[in-house]
Amino acid sequence: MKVYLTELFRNTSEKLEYLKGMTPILNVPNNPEHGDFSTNLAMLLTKQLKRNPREIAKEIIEALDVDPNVISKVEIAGPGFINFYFNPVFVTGIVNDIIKEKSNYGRSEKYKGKKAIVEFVSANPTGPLTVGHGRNAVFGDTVANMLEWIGYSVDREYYFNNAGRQMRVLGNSVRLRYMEILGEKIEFPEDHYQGDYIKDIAKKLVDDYGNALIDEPAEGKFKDTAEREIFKDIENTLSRIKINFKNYFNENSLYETGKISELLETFKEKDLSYEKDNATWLKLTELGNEQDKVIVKSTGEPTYRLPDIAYHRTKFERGYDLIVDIFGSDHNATYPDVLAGLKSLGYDVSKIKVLIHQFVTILDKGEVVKMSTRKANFITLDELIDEVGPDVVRYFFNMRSIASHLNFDLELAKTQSDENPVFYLQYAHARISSILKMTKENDLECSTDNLNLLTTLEEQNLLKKLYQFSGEMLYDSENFESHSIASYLEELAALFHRFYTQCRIIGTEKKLAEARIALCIAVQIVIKNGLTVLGLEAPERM
RNA sequence: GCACCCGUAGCUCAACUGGAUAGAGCGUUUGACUACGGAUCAAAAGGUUGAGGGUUCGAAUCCUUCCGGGUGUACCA
Repeated sequence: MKVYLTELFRNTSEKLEYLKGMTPILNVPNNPEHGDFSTNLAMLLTKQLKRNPREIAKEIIEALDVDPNVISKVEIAGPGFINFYFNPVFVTGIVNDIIKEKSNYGRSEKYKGKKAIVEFVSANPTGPLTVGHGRNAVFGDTVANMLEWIGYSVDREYYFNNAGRQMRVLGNSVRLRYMEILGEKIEFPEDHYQGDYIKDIAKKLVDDYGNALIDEPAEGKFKDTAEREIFKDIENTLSRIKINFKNYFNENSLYETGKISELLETFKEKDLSYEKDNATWLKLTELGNEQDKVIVKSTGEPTYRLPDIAYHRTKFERGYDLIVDIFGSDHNATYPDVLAGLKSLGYDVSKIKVLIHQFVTILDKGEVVKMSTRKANFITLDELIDEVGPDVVRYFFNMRSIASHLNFDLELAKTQSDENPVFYLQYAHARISSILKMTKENDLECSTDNLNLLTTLEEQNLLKKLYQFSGEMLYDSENFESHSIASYLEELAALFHRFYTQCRIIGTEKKLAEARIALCIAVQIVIKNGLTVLGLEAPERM
């Protein structure tokens, strides 16, 4: 529908000089009395033309070459909106398209041939994933799905650091628990990892090696085993919510392959860095930033900026057209330095999209639960999945805009999991499966020969909603707004349930019944495609 | 102090990116099948969009000043 209108306006711009180069903004009005599509074009032109908007609207409408088989009515409303009403018979045509394309319906090839990388989760292996990581994980994976849906070839990447202080502390935490199990008296420092999973890893080491590791340093077997076990755990958790990474990128490899020293060298050559107080500084003030930042400390150790810049440099070197980073809001101060560094090297940083999501606040009985991996008072993502199931977890994190803080009430999640909107969507899908089974038993087939019989309000509303799917998916994907897909599907499901209570299939005239079956199938396909992008199951029965 | 995000119905959140009467779910109240799945549908109540000022045909949305919450603000990652 929208495509038709855009085309219509383009053709009209020949007649009206002032329409040249204008692409009208076409909206679906909130109020159905305002038509199926609406544009504010005339109002935007008032200033330029210094004329009454309604007068301009009138002139535009007269110039439009409208096909009555497509559009049944065009009118001027309010201060100067132009409203379009589509011909009900034309609207039914969407069912054909959907049934023809099935699981490909709504895809776009706009970005075909382009390569994208989405980096997300990227939690260091110091403990199990928490509910907080869940939002990052689910959102990142959904973004990747959306990009694939509009044509990108997408790599999912997990960046981690298994060196540094955190990991030494982790190794030592395991070592101490190991000694403890062997009967040594130990002091367990407060800043060490308190979680029970540390004890489990220590126990495994006792089982496998007995007391042979007593003289082993914390950073040897202890750290290595902890890292391996924790990663196994993380991968396992992620796969439960259908997340699988193509790459795990180890920060350490940047040192091993010489990327770090290479980068330092480049900064030096290009005169982008300097030495001061024994440290190496990056000249960011020259790029308009507030202050220069240290990239190598006086101790000779790099700060996080250097490997981060080197890492992102590899993304450019690997030839990605779109580079997406999913971070929690605690990173909001760090990435600008990294971008500035890359920009100074001449990379096109507009290819990088940094998506910052706000934190998840966990509420238990109305109280905010402060979580920390070290203190082990967190709720793991695994526990949450156990409690409510993978689909509810995925849906919950996709329901909200990432810009807003998310309150997660544990009690509510547990007790009301049956009321979660995800079931509403899945129920619509399952219900259609059931209807199709039942109609088959009544010797009714799907037929698209008489779609023009679909004229009731409920049918027309449903059809128009189906028309919006492709555009919705493209827009949401380009703008990384997975929550809008969720809203769209909820609205579609609601329109379907309404249709279903008003319009019977079995017992009505055969031609109409078979057209309605076609409509049901179309709705089912669209729901399934939407659920698939969100990473959810589309069940045949519940 | 400074930077970024947020403040919308009792609660959790939307709002087509500046559009027409600000919408959903939960909760509350009231209805609907001898029915293809009641995990459904229909209806009611619920709002000074944190507050003030500005920009314009038009503001929850943009600008500005406050108020409140979150996250940062290192030669930690």
